[in-house]
Amino acid sequence: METVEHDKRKCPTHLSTEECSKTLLPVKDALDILSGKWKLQIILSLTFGKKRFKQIQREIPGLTPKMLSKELKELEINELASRHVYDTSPVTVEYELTPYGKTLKPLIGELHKWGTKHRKRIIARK
Amino acid sequence: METVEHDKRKCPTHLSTEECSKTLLPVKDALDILSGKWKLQIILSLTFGKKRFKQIQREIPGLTPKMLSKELKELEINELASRHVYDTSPVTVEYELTPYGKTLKPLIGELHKWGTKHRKRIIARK
DNA sequence: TATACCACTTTCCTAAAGTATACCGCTTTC
DNA sequence: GAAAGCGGTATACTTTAGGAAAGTGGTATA
Repeated sequence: METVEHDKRKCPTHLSTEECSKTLLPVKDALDILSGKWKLQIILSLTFGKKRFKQIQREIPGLTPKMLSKELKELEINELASRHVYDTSPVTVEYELTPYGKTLKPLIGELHKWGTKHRKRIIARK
Repeated sequence: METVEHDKRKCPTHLSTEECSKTLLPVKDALDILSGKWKLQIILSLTFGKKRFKQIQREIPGLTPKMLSKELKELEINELASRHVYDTSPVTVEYELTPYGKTLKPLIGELHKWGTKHRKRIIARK
């Protein structure tokens, strides 16, 4: 088939589709964890220590229990946060960042660094 | 009101709501630019040089012209990519990353770094 | 006995993101 | 003169993210 030569002529990229997705997959994995409206706020809240469910909710305005519950489960599945249940009168539940969760800090730092410059730029242009 | 003392007892966080959103806003700005299904793939595609519309579309499987058009416009608005129209027979249009767009590289690098470790971890756990 | 707190879950809903398909005007190639 | 490539737009649809409100089971408090 001539489509093969054709593609070679029209797509002079040195990245094959496989190489490209190989580069992108980890980036997507990282974004899956950080994107969304609440995940980062929750992670940030937990960087300051153990927190209880209602305590996190109180700290983040607008966060509903449904969302908090969902996000915490995802953080748990990804082993970024851990859940500790204490056998008290009505159960006490505490959440905390795992050591692994703390490895996100440099990444969040980069996001913050770039975001800050970008924000300045946007404001300056207006 | 006693609710004030109450809140003080229950929320011993040293971050006020304003401080917190001050930290988060730039991070959100950065994520706005990077999250979504196609933005990063397009940026990555452009890190290897100028590209034409159809060329980008061919390189990224599943990307529809509507989405590509929308995303490129957003990249342009944010001054991360530039559009060059050449006055040829049927117009030729080229897109390229601006120098500013290239400042995203370290950030994407961090995403990639963390994402790679995370991916290994997930696979190891399964 | 009524009210309130804790840690959630359930149901229903809307808005935004993304997909599918067709089309436009223009030009070169078959 | 039909088909195909270019750089898109238009329309209609589905899917996903997220929100609002109520409820659950247990306990403690007034």
